[in-house]
Amino acid sequence: MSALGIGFAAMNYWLMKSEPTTFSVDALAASPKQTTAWDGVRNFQARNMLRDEVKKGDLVFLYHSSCEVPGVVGVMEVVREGYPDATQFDPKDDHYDPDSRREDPRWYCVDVQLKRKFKRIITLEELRAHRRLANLKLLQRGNRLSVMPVTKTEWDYVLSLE
DNA sequence: GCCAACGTTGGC
DNA sequence: GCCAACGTTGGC
Repeated sequence: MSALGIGFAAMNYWLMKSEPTTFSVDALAASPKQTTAWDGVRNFQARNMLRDEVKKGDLVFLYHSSCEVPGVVGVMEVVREGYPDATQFDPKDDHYDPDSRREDPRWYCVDVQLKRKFKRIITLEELRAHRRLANLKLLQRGNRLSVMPVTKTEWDYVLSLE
């Protein structure tokens, strides 16, 4: 709370993974308002973050996974907080979940908008080479979450690599 | 395509 | 509640 009594919530930072063959930074750049629903997440831990912790105004690294050069490719901003992921109710969608009820949705998504595409990919290989990033969740052994928190220190350091 | 790591499922 | 089997992720 500031001296003027204006509420102030600390911004949080995140990293979200996408396979570029499914959805890439260029696809996001070409989307209306450069905005998309970050849907299709089907992991409970990641779901909890999307539903409860990811807030409007938070900044997000977009990470390309399962591709020739995995790495961070740009920055997105959360423009809408957690709401039920519509794909869970669509039988034709790959992410359809017949066990989810509309009155008690199992899966959530947020909306993100592209802020900036990096001039170059900050590669996974490069991230691994920096000791200052040793605690980055992305680099932890066995971590497969598609949504994960990034500390402000890590955020600033990764940005400085561009 | 391989495989390590981890999450989920389901029989008991 | 245990735990084996199975499925998925994702780097290599």
